[in-house]
Amino acid sequence: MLTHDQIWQAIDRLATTFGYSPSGLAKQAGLDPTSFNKSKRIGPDGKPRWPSTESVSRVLSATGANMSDFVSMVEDIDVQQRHSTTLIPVIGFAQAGTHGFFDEQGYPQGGSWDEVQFPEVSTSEKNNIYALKINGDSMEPLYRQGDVLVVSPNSKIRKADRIVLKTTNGEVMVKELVRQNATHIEIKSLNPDHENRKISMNDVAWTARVLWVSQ
Amino acid sequence: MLTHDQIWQAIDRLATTFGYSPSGLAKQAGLDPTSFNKSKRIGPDGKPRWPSTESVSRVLSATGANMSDFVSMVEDIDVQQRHSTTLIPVIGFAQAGTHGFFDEQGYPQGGSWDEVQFPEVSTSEKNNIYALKINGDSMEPLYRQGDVLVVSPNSKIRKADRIVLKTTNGEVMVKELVRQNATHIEIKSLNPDHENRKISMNDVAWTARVLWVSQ
DNA sequence: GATATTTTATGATTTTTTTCCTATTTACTT
DNA sequence: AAGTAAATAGGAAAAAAATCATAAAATATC
Repeated sequence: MLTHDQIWQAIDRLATTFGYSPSGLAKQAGLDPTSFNKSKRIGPDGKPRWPSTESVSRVLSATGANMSDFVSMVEDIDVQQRHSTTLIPVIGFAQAGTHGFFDEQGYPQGGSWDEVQFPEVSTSEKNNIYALKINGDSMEPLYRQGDVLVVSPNSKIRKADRIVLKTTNGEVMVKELVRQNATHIEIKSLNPDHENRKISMNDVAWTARVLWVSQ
Repeated sequence: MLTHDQIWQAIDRLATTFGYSPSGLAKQAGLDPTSFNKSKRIGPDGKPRWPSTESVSRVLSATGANMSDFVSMVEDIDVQQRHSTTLIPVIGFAQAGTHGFFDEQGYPQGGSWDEVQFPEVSTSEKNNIYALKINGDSMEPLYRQGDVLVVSPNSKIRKADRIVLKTTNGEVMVKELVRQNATHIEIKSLNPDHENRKISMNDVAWTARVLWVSQ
C-alpha cells in the first residue's frame, strides 16, 4: 500500500534527513523549486497530485539515498533494519523426513513452512561484521580449510556461543563460551581433546561472536 | 538510486509474481490495460516514460503488496545488474593474531583487509534457498540444537560438501559427500563414530548443499 | 534594522502521463 | 481448425504533472 500522504511525507522526511527544505531538495534534484510546494500537492479541484517516479528517482540521486531508504521514510521503519534481509522458508529438521514438505526436486512445498530472515543479522551488528577465513585443519571437524566465519565484534556473547577472543598478548582464538563473569571468562576448545581454559578478563583484549559459517 | 529499467522491471515482476500479465495487472489496478505496454515505456522521441506514483500505488493496492515488496523487486534487479550484495572485510585466520588488523574494540582496522560477499549466494540460488532448524543433539558437535542450516537445492554438490540427502524411502539426512559417480554416492556421517555409507543413485530422491550455518 | 537569500504560494504554460480508440498478435477453448 | 478472449502495439485526445513567471512570506546576513 502507498498513500498520497505517505509519499509526500517520505519526500519531506528525506529532505529533512539530508538537511534540505522541500524546495531545496527539489532544486538539488534538478527540478523546479516549487514542485514540492504544499500548494502543489493537491490540484485546483481538490484532487490529490502524485509526483512522477522520475521525480522520486531524481530526488534519490540528489541525496544518494536508495529505494530502501525511501521506503523506510514511507513505512516509518528504521533504515538500517530493512537492509538486505531475505525471508526464506524454514522447518525443523525432524519434520524434513515426513511427507509433504518437499517436491520431487527437493524444493520446499506446501504451506506448512515457516519463515526466517537470512542473514539474521540485527541492526547494530549489520554495519560492523567481518569475516575470517580458516586456514589449516586445527579446528576440524567444526571448521575446515576454506570455511568463512562471519563475526560480529559488538555482539553480546552468551553461554555456548562460538566466540573469537583476543588476549592482551596478541593471541587470537575461536572457542566456545562456557561461562563468563566480571573477573573471568571460561572457554572450551572446539577440539574436544583440549581442556577448558579460564582467562582473567584483564587479559582479554576483546571478544566477538561467530554469527554464520559457510560450509 | 532508482532507474527507469528498474521501475518497469519491478512492475513486470510484480505482475508475474501475482499471476498477471502486465496488461492484466493494469486492468486489475483500474488503469488502462495498455498503460504498461512495452511501447508505452519509451516516448515517441525516445525519451523514457516514468509512471506516476499514483500508478504504482494502484498496482500495490491491486496486488495487496506493500512498498517493501515493490522495492525488493527493484533491488533484486539491482543485484542482478551489479552482481554484488553486501561486502564485508575478510582476512585469513592465521593473520588475525598478527599486529595491526584490529583496533582496541576488536573492529577491523587498516587497509590490508580483503572483501567477501555476505551472504555469498548466487542469483540463481537466491530464490530457492531454504533453511532447516536443528532439533536435538544427534549431529553434535558440528550442529547443535537451534542451529539453522541454509540449504540450496539446485547447487551442484562436490566432494567434502555438507549435503542434505533424501532417499526414495523418505529418509532425510545431513552428511558429508565423500565421492559420487553415475551409479553411487558415498557419504560420511558428521558423527565420526559412524562408518561411511554407499547409496545407489536409484535410491536418492534429491540432494541439496548446505551453504551457511548460524551459530 | 535594512538587505539579500531562501522558501512558499498561485496561476498560466509546457511537457508528460494516462486514457481512449482501433488494429494486430498471441493464447486458450471447444 | 475455428472461434473467443487476452495481450500488445501505436496514434490521437484528455488529464495530470512539471515548469515558468511572479509575488509574498520567512529566514539569514551584514
